[in-house]
Amino acid sequence: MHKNPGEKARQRLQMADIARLAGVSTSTVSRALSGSKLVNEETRTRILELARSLKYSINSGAQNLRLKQNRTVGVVVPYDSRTPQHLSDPFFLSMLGSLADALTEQGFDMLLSRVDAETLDAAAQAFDSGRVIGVILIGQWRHHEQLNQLAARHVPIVVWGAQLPQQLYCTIGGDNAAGGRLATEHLIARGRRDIAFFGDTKLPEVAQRHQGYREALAAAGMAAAAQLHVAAAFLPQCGAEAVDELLRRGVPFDAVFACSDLLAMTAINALRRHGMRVPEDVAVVGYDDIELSSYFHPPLSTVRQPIRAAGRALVEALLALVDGAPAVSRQLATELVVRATSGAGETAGEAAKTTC
Amino acid sequence: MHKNPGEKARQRLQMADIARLAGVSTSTVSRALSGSKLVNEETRTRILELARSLKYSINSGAQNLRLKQNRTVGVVVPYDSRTPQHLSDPFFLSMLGSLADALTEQGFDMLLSRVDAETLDAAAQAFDSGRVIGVILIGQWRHHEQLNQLAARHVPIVVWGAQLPQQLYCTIGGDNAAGGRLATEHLIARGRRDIAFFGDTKLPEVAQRHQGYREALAAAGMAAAAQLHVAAAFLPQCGAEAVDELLRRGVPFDAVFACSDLLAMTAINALRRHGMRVPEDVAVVGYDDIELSSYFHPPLSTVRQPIRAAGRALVEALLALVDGAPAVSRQLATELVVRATSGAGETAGEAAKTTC
DNA sequence: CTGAAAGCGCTAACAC
DNA sequence: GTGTTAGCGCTTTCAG
Repeated sequence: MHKNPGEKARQRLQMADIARLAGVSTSTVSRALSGSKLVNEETRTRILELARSLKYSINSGAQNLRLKQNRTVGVVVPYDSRTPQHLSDPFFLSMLGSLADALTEQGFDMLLSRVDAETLDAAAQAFDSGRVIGVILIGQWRHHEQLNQLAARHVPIVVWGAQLPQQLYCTIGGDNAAGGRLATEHLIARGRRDIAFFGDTKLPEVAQRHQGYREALAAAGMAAAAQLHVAAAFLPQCGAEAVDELLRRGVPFDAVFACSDLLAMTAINALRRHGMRVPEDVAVVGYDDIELSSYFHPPLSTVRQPIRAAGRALVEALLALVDGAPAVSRQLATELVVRATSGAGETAGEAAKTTC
Repeated sequence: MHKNPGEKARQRLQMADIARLAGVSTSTVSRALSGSKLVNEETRTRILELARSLKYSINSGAQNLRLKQNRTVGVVVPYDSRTPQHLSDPFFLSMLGSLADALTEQGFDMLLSRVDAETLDAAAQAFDSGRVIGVILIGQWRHHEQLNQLAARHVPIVVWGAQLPQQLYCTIGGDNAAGGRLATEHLIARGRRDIAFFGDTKLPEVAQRHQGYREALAAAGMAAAAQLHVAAAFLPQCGAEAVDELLRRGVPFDAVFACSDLLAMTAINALRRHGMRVPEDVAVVGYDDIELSSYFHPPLSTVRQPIRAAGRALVEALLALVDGAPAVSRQLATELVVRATSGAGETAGEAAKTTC
């Protein structure tokens, strides 16, 4: 089985065939196909016709080799080999969709690979071997150093994540500090005082959200109690465990700011199981605004990350890098979406107007 | 801007450079890198060392051209140009993740493209131009004819969808009839009599689920009332609209079988808004078992599609096709997951045991 | 306007 | 063991 996978067994049509059939040389076919005006109008249409009817398509491998060009971008989603999770995080998956759309818009192909987060070097492999002109990496995690090394090697790479000091690579990310501030200010405005924070600050993005959280508390003359911080990972069930942990500690709390919507949802379920009402007893705000947040019950208040814009910004930044421009990082504005889990706010999911 | 995107501006390392540095010919380097035993042990390690330290990686474009091989598979997610929806359906997105994992496992790269569903021919373009050895298409929709034409042209293609009569192409799909039967039998067993069906039977997969639905009803001595069928599309808000439609018709109903989890969730929200309790007044069963279904409140009863297995099966089928094997379609077993929206059943989302 | 010829980076006979 | 040579399918001078 798969003795020689990928062998081009069937004899494929190539330019020489078209040339023979049209009674011209391959040069002429090449010119005709590339729309050169150096070829007779009549000859060109004849060749074009022939090629179309035979569904001939230029071999892009050969073309790229000859032209030293390439219109493929690598997209890498690292995975953690210790927590053998598959690619399933809804936010990352949406980002993938957004990137696919943005790249298609720009006429680029997308080569998707999963890479062990411990050996991010592998992400550069597609670049080193000339398959892609650069790499977009979704998920910075804690690999700042490795990413810096890639950038130092001049691998064109753009990362979705937080902007860090001494960073050589280019990042595009949501404004995490502002996001954290927004969520916390909102909860404070709703009269909450003991706001728990769910998220692992070892991750740069979470650390910045936590900073925004602290700033908002400070501005309201409150301090961030360490007791109210649970270092929940980005795995769904961790929301429930974080709630258990909080209860175990016996700290009173009347609100939760969770660093992902999934975390928020599982936390809410856990709270309910413990007999607490959301938002009456505990207000909850999530992060990301994944599509399902508006369908959750009660609809989830959350900080929206601009996924659509993110895809476009990532692609734009990468193309600039490839063009030789310096790596300029950007933060995209985040936005608070107030729904039901944080108190008042609209209850019905905002429906689009497309007909069913 | 982007004057020449994808131009290999920087002079890249190539085999000749390694050869010169190692004081041998390119043939020797080529042999060393491919692990040929025709090269001196000592020379080989020297070359390997050199290549590694310089992060040299064989140009796979040139290699593929020369070897007439290729280890890239195209994955196509069609979009409907009339409903300008972006790639966001959670089920398709998960499938993408599953495919990425399966392909990575097999050592294949994945080239992702979005294609207008009206011109599926474009899906073959990556094949015709030799970029991919075959195509996996997620979402059969109503393009049976176009798919048959592709298969007739001998484009190696595997489609996620329903098996249809007179089908030339290979499909892998869930057992939709069984899925429909499972859901409906379950609702009947729960004592429901007026079971609404939400889904557009113009789509083959939905049609088969509807057939299973009718079979289950018939087996219980009941008939499928046309009044209870709403042709809801696979857009989230359609669940709510379907409920409205049902109410407008004034048909009594005590259960809903929705053809996607998203549909089920938005339907449940709509039912609640109309003052109906789920599952007390109306039991609901969804389809797909996307991850969030277990976090929904109440946790959603649904028919699970085996995503993990699906990815592997699609890849396996494609590789077989490429190897010249005949296209043999498969149906994957579906499974009823009873949670809370259909009556009794566990309430807590089944938690994994990974630590947070 | 068109064709012949060289060569993109690599591999595989075929020599030595 | 290793180097020389001839292409893989295409584009592009350079001649006509």
